[in-house]
Amino acid sequence: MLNKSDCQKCSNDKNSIFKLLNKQERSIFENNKQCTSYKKNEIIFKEGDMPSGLICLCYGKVKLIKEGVGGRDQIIRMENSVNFIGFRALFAGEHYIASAVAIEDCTLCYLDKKTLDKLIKANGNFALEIITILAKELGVSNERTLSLTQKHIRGRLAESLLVLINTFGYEDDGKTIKVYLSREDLANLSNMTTSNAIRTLSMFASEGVISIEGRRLSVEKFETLKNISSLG
Amino acid sequence: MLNKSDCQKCSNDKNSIFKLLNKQERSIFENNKQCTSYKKNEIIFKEGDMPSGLICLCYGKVKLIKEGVGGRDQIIRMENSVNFIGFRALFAGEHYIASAVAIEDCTLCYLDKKTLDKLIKANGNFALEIITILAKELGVSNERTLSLTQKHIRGRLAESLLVLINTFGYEDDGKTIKVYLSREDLANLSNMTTSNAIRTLSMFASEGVISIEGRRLSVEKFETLKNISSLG
DNA sequence: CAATGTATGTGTTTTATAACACAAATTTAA
DNA sequence: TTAAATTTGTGTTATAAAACACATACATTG
Repeated sequence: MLNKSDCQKCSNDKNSIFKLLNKQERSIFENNKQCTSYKKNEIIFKEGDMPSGLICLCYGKVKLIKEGVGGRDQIIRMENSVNFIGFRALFAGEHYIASAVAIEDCTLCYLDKKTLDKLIKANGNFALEIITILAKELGVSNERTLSLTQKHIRGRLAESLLVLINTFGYEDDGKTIKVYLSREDLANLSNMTTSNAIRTLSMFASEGVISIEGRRLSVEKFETLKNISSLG
Repeated sequence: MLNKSDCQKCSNDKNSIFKLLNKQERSIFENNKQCTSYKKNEIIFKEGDMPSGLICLCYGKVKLIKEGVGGRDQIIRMENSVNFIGFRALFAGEHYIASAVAIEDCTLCYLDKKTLDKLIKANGNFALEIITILAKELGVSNERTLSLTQKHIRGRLAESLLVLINTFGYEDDGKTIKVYLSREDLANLSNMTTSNAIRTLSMFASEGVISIEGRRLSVEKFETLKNISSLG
C-alpha cells in the first residue's frame, strides 16, 4: 500500500473525469482514495469476485481475461493507464465477469463505492460522463462481437493489432507496438488458437505488413493492415 | 403521431425508471414526450442515423439488427415493451450502430436529449439507474461475445431460445415462446446460416426438446435446453 | 386463382480453422 | 550450467459449419 500522495495521475491526468469535480468534491475524492501496486503477472481481481470500489489504473498495463468454454480463454479488453478497470461490474452491482491481470508492474487507485455514489449524485456532469463512457464501451463491445464472429482469422488478428496500437501506441521508432504480448495472449484476444496466431503473424511478416523480433511487433504497412482488418 | 395521453406505459409501467423522478421532474418529462407508432416490419431507425432523443418502446416488439461482413446480418438485441431502444448511441453521442425494426405493431415515446440531460443532472438516483442499466447491458454483451464465438451451433441456438424466453416469456400454455421469428431471424440471432438454424431446430424437435408448428416454438424440456446451451 | 415471390427443408460439397503431434528455441528454476 | 518447463514454430489430420443446390410449402398479389 502506497501513500495517497504517491499517485496523482488518477486526478491530474489530462483525460481524468475527476477534473469535472469541484474543489469540495475533489477533496472528498482525494481523502478517500487508496493506492496500491501490483507486480507483472499478478492478479488484480478474479472473475466471480465482487467489486468493492472503483479502480483506476494509474501506471502500467492490464489485460482483462474471461474463462471460455473448455479452457479457451478470451481477452475481452486491454487497458492502459490512465483508465478505469472493473467499473462495469461495480456499476451493475454484479460480480466481475473477467479477471484483471497486470501485464506490467502497475499502480492502482481505489475509491469505495459509497463515496463514488455520493459524487455521482452530487455532480450531474460527472454522472453524465460516466454514462458516456459506459455507452461508448457498449458500442465497442457490440462491434467486437461482430468482428470476432464474422471476420476470418487474418482479419481478426489484424484488428487486434490495430486495437493494440490504439490502446498502447508506438515506441519512439513510430512503428513498434508499445506492448509485448505472448502469442497465446494475441490468440486469446483474436479468438483463435495459439498456433493460428503464430502462423498468421508469420504470414503478415512474410508479406512485409509487419516485422517481428520475438514479442516486438513493428507495423511496416499500416494501410495494408487496416485493409486486412476491414476485408477479412 | 398520437396524442401524448395515449401512452402512459413509459412512465407508469412497474419497472419504469421515470418513477424515480419527483413530481416536478415528472411533469417536465410528461410535457416534453412525444408518442408515435410503427407497423410491423417498419424501420424505426437505421444504422448510421444520429439519435435525437430517448426512445421508449411502450407497446410491441423490436429487433436490433446490424449489418455484417458480406450480407450476414447479426441481431444484436431483441427488445420487448416497456424498455428503451437506441439509448446506447444517444448516451455515447454516436451514430446508431444497429437498425431497429418493428417485429410487431409498436408504440413508442420520444424524449429529446436536452430534456433528458436536464433530468439526469437534476436527479442523481435517476442518473445512477441509467448507469446501472448500461453496465448490465455491457455485461450481457461481453457474455454474448463469448457464447457466439465459442459455443457450437446447438449451444448457440439453445441459448438464443433461452434469450427469447427471457425477453418475451411464454404464451398462456406456459411453453410456447411469445415471439414469432423467421428461421432467418433465429439464425441471425445465433450467428449461423439459415439452413443450419432450420436443421438444428429440427434436431431439437426430433429429440423432443422443443415442438414446432411453423413459427410457433414450444419448449418441452427446459432443463435439457439449458444443458445444451451451457455445454455447447 | 393462377403466378410469382418468399420461407422452409434437406442433401452434398467445400473450406476455414481447430485439434493434434512434435521439434526447436527460449526462459525459468534447481 | 544443466535440467525442466514454457513458448514458439510448423506440418498433418479431423471436423464443424458455411456454401451451394434444389425441392417443397406457404404467402402475397395482380
